Amino acid sequence: MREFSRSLPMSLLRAREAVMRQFRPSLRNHGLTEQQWRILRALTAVETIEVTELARTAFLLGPSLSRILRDLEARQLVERKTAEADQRRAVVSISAKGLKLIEAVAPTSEAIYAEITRRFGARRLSELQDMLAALEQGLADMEGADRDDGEE
Amino acid sequence: MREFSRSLPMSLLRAREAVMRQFRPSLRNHGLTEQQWRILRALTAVETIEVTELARTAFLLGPSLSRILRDLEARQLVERKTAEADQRRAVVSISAKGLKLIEAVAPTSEAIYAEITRRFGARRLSELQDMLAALEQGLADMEGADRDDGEE
DNA sequence: GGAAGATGATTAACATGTTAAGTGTTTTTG
DNA sequence: CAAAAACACTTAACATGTTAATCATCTTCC
Repeated sequence: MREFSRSLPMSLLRAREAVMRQFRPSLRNHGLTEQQWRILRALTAVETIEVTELARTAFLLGPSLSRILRDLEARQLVERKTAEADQRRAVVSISAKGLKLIEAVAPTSEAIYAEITRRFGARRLSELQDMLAALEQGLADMEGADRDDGEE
Repeated sequence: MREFSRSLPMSLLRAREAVMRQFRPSLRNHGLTEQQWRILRALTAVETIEVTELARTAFLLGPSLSRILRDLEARQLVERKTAEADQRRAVVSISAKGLKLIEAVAPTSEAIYAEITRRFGARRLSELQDMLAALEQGLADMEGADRDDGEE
């Protein structure tokens, strides 16, 4: 079998961890987790957004997002209200306090990202991202066959 | 600020999720999580291994590994005993039952990996892994500066 | 228009990620 | 050699990942 530590999932996991390790201390200094930061960042790009769409954008599962939104709302970093047309849906937006927090974290975050880009090379980084997108795209329709025993 | 969904961390996260989504159903059919599988796989490459070294190999934090080893030991998939020379250390090995489980999962796992390789291209996959390793390597010594306010 | 089904969101339950604290053991060092 | 420091591992506490179940609302369809 393939040398385990050289498998694609492990390579991706280690690379991502190497990157995130750079950002976590700064986020932590501002009382934010990586996922909370993703949500706030996603909210800055829109006026309002529905929860389901936010989950897709921030790449979080529904249950995780539910919990985090509850906390962010309690900390008054985001605002939430139910849609008028459809009482099932909730629309979320970032608050003034949330925006201020973003502005406080952004400079450090940008500096770290710039340093990563400098070390790896902007062109190479772009190539890497293209390959990652192609990989994701290539597997998009591969779900179907749950190829295994013990299946109903 | 950079379009959030195109950031490197998000690209890595999405790519990894696209890959792991292929494997999870099969592992699940055998009652294994991704992390448990990593540990068993790492154990097949050695006779015995100390816990700290296993954490490094399987890329898990100590506390996670502690919990998982407790469960795997209870399920008799691994064996553990304290080292004679140093009572602090524990050495872990995979059991016969664990090996049998590996053998049951491996064919499906290999088939999935082969399909991913086929779709993306073996050469391209190799290039991607090289880039990921270079990225990881390039950031290895970048920790130092916790560049941010609110720091002691 | 009302029951059945679909949909958006939350809750539940369990596993892992993450940091800090705790517990023995071993090594260092004065 | 005994106290202090270092070390290997575990436990604790809280946040998120993951799947299943639940709840309320909305849509379909007879």
